[in-house]
Amino acid sequence: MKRHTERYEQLRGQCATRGLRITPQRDVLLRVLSETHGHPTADDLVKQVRAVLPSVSHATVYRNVQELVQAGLVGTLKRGSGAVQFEVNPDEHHHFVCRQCGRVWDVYLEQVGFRVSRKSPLKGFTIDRRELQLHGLCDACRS
Amino acid sequence: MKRHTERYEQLRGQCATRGLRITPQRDVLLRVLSETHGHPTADDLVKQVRAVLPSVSHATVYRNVQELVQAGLVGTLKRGSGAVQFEVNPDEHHHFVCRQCGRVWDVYLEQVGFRVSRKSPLKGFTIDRRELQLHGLCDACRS
DNA sequence: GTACATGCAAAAAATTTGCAGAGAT
DNA sequence: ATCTCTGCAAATTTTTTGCATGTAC
Repeated sequence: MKRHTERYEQLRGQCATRGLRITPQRDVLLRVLSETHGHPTADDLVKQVRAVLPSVSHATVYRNVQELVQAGLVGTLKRGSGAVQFEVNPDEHHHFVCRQCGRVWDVYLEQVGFRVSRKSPLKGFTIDRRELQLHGLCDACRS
Repeated sequence: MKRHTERYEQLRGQCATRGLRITPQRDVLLRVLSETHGHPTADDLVKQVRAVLPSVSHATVYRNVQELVQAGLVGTLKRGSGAVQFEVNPDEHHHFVCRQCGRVWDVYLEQVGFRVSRKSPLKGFTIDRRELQLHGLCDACRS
C-alpha cells in the first residue's frame, strides 16, 4: 500500500475515533494532507481542496485544520512572518530553517541528546517531544 | 553595571554601527527590549513603549523591531497561533513550549548533540545555530 | 431526528505600506 | 541640507465568529 494511503487511513480513523464526521470537505482535506509534502499554509490547503471541491470556504478549512491540530494529528510551524504553516509529516524529524529565504526543510537526525543545566526551571514539567531546529543558509542562498 | 544596562548599551551600539539613528522612539524601544524578560509580541512592545511615549504608532514599533530582527539583534519565536513573539534574551538558550497553554520558557541546556542521518538533504547548507525546542506540559497545566 | 458541519459574510487580529512633515546628523 | 524616521490612516493579510441551512450518522 502506498505511503500516503496509509496516512489517509490513519487520519480518517483518528477522526472517526474522535467523533469527527467524514464530510466530503473533510475527506478531501484529509486526502490533501496525506499527499502533501512540505509545510503548507492554511491558504495553500484551501487552494488544494478547492481543486477538488471548488466551493469550500476558508472558514471550513481553517476550522478543520484547527481540529486536526488540537487532536495532535497535524503540527504547526511558524515562520518569522506571514501565515502559520502546518507540519504534515508524521515521521519523527527535525527542521532546518534558512535565515535568508525562510524556507523550512525536514531533516532527519539521530542521537539527539542534551543535558538540562541547573539554571533551567523545569521542575514538575513533562517533556514528551524534542525538536531541534537548525538555522543557517541553504545552498541556494549561499550561491 | 546592571545586566540590562549592558544589553541596552550593546543594542544602542549596534544600531549606531548599522547607521540606525537613535530617535526617542527607538531609544525607548531599546530600553524596553533590554529590560524585558520573556517573549513579547509586537503589541506588547507597543504598549510598553507607549507607557513612556504615549504617541508612538504601531507602524513605528513594527518597523523598528523588524530592523532589529534583520540585524540579528532580536530573534523571532514561532508559537502555534497568534502573533509573532520576539526573543530578547541574548544568551544562548533553548525553549520549552507547553502544548496546553502555549507558554514558552527559556531553558538552558548543555551538550546539545546530534548526528545527521543520511536521509537529510543538507548538502551545501551552512548551519550556524541550533535550537532545541522541548514540548510537553508545564507544571501548572499538569495539576 | 439530531447533533455536528458548512457556506457566507462580516468582524477581528496582525501586519504592511504610502505619504507628508518632523527631526537627527 | 540631506536623508532617515515618524505618525497617521488606509490597505493587506491572516484568522475567527455568528448564523441560517444542510447533511452524516
